[in-house]
Parts: sequence; C-alpha cells; structure tokens
Amino acid sequence: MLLPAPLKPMEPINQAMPFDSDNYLFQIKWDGVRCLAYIYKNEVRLFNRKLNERTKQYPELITLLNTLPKGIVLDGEIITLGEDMKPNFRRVLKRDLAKSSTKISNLIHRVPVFYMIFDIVYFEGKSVIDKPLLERQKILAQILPENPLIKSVDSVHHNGINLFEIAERESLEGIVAKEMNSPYIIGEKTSYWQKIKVWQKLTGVIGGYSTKMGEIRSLLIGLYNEENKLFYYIGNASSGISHNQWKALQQYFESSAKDTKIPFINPPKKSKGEEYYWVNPEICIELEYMEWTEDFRMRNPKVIDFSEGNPRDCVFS
DNA sequence: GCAACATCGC
DNA sequence: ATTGACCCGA
DNA sequence: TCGGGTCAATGCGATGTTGC
Repeated sequence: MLLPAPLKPMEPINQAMPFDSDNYLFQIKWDGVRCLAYIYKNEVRLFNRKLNERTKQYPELITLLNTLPKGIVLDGEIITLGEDMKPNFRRVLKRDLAKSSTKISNLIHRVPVFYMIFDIVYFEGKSVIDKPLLERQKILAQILPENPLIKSVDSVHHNGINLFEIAERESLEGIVAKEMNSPYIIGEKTSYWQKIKVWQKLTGVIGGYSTKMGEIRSLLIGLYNEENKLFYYIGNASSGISHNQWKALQQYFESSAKDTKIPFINPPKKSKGEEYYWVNPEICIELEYMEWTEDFRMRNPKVIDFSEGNPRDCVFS
C-alpha cells in the first residue's frame, strides 16, 4: 500500500504565555479548518481532524494538489479571508459544511479558500514522521509549487514573544510553538507543539442562567450600554466555573428575588430542553473570548473570575 | 416554505 | 473550541 | 505531587434533515 488510511493529526497543547526558546520555532495560528491532503497514486483526497472526508468541498485544491508528486501526505489549515483580509472562520465553514454539489460549485467562486501548509507526514510513499520538524520543512520547501492557492506557513526561530505581539496587534488567533527537532506524533497532543491564543477580555454582568433537568448549566451574560441605559445580552458562559462556584451561584440565585423581568432588550432564544431564569444584573464576571461574532456574541467564552463592581461599569469598549 | 432539531467545525 | 473532575503512573 | 490522558459538560454558528 502506498499511503496509509487517513490519520488523525498531531495537535498542540495549550500554553497561556508566549516564550522565547532556541529549541522552538513559532508560526502564526491560522483560524480555519484542519485538513490533511493525501496524494495517492491515482487520486487526491482530503480529510479533516476527525477523519471526515472533505474532498468534494475543495475541488480547486484537488486540481492543484494533483500536480504534486505522488505518495505525499500534507498537513495544514484551510482558510478564507474576510473583508478585512483576516482569516474568517465563519466563511470557511460555509465551504467546509456544504454537501450538495450545486451549493459547493456556487461557493467556489464566492468564497475562495487558501491551504496554509505547515507539515508533511508522508513523502515518496514513506512515512517521514520520525524525521525532525526542520527536515520535514526542508522537504516541504522543495516540493510545494508557487501557487496563489497554497502557502507554506512561515516560521520564525527563537523569538516567540515578538511573534505573539504581532498576532495580538493584528488581531490574529494566536501562535503555535513547535520543537524544531520533534517528530510528528500522529493523533496526539504533546508539548512538542504548543498553542498560545490571543484572548479578548471583558467584564460582564450576570442577567440570568439556563437550566436543564432543573440544574444550572450556564450563565446569561450582558453588557451595559451607556447611551440608552440598557443591558444587552452577549452570550452564555459556563466553561471555567468549578463545582464549588456553581454551588455558590445556585445558593445566591435561590436567595435572590424571583420573578425578575428580563434584563436584556435582546434576550436569546432557548434551545431544546433548556429553561431560562432572569436575575437583576448585579454580579460582575470577568470573561475571555476569542472574538465577537457577527451578531455580537462572544466566540468561545470562558469565565476567568467573579468580581466586585458596578454592573453599570460593564460596558462595551 | 418554515421551524425545530441534529450534527459538526472551531 | 473551552474547562473541570477524575484516574493513573512516575 | 505533578503531568498526561480521558470523559463529559458547556459556548457560537453554519448546514442538513425532518416533519408539518
């Protein structure tokens, strides 16, 4: 057999702070969908992180990858750009989740994609996972053609802090640190690869909570608009809250006033099996999130801490 | 045609 | 995607 | 004790499916 069955990709562990190291190189973390390209003898196929096939979704990439030598497996991220010329996750999902061929072919022209390639797993029909990263990168540089649709991801040596500051300044997703001599570990998270994400911060206020089967599941978070003196719902939050904190919140909600009116002028819609309960906006809460979504919700929100403070200081900024 | 739900990308 | 709880082994 | 690994919760938002 020339090439293996689809492989689960190597993945990074989380790292809170950027660092400098002579043993690591650093790359921009491109915000898109993970994709491995298998260049078999007679065909090219794409598979994502969970081994779901994505060959049909990106015909222009297939055409291009067909010009490469056979017996190769590439690893990278498929992205699209928004109006601001920054990677736009939501747009690439349109391409990635499309199933009907009519939809796919319409989207090809309206939502152009790019394949940001950062690794090679097989070369000349043989595994190269045991070669050090720097060697794999050399192979990549030799085989990748010049083409606007694909780009090999740039690396900087040693200075991760500087690259992270650039990512922050440019509002990119973050950076990935990679040990220069490390092998490619299939399907695992190891500290050979470490991601450091750029997080946005805010202090919001709790305007309610959701329950499922009578138990608290998440908090309904809002911000105060100083211009019209109204609270705006900006998303749910649950990640980051410990059991003890949930217990304390439950006690607080039981002791606080019931029958509270909806504090938000834009309350969210309930989803299946959920109930919403509203409280006076008085508990402030520090959150981190990746970015605002189009309708002003937090993407990937997480609770950092609860804080004393005036809810009217929980404003948009 | 629409709304609710499931699934899946992060 | 995120976290927390939990188990396990060094 | 610390780090890994697993498991199960949760977030937003996109499409596809189903049922009416």
